[in-house]
Amino acid sequence: MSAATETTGWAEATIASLLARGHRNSGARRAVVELLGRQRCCLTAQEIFDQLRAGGRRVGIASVYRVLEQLSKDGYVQRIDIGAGTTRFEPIYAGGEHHHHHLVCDDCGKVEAFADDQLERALLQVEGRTGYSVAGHDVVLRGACRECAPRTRTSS
Amino acid sequence: MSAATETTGWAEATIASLLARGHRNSGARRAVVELLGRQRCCLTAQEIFDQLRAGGRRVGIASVYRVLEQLSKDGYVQRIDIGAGTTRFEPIYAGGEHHHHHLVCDDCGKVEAFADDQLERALLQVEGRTGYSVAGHDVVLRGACRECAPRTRTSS
DNA sequence: ATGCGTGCAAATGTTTTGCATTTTG
DNA sequence: CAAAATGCAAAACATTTGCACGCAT
Repeated sequence: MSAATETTGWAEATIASLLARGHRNSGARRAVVELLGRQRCCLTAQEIFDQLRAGGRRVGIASVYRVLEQLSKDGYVQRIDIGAGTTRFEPIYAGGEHHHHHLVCDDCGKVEAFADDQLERALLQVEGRTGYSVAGHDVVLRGACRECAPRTRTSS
Repeated sequence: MSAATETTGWAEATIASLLARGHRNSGARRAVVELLGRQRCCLTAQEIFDQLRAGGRRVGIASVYRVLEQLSKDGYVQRIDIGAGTTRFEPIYAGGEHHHHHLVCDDCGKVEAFADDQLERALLQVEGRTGYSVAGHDVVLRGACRECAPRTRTSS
């Protein structure tokens, strides 16, 4: 409720919410949540799995998917479909803090985050006109990044 | 070249462009292009495959993917990642005609199109600020549609 | 006839499911 | 101790690739 939605705060708040909902506080889930809370941008399930393993934690990739599915369904993480065949995940901060969208380089595959208030306002307005009860939105800009742009080939 | 970018026109123009590029005018590709040209909104590769088969055409799903890959690479169709694990495809009309984005019902899975000029303007502005050479963008609004919204359950 | 484009089948990669076992409350 | 979570392996999907053959040019 406070304005103190720190990078670390998300993981703690999420674990607390899960406990409050009657879930147990055990290994894999906590590990995934804490890892996500430490990240700056979106990760794939495989990346999460690899990092946990690299950190010595013995988890199954199925658990990673199960935790992500649950967190996503309950609104703690957002699924991001950059379009490379794998879904990415990132924390959703309370109060819309750190809300952002993504910029993908078609050439080198790099993913960056960006935020823009005017874009958010435009989205909010459209959302009101749709007739849907809009729960969230996703914006992906695709193109060539600063390094790749100069030598982008147009065809083939 | 004319302003006559009709629903039918896209398929014809696309086939013509392909011929001009030295490609052959043969079975599967033509079938996929014509089917896409007849559709109102985005389709999955599987849906395209099924519809072609249902229409008596003997195509392989690999060809469908190959054609879609080529059309997408050459800028004739757009890949859409709604986020359900499968990519969708739809025609890109010349001159940005019929440019739109998508509205997805989390409950029943329905996908609708919407367009909004102000949103496009906001996107254009952000795109200029990114430092990327932005080639395209994707916006997906997720929520509950008119039929599903009234009985949406908040949790589990 | 030449070779691009195709269909089929097998390979690849991602995500999900079944089940026995461990862990938490 | 009972129920929830987990890890592993297998299954289910989505997409890509290898290859021999057929069809436009």
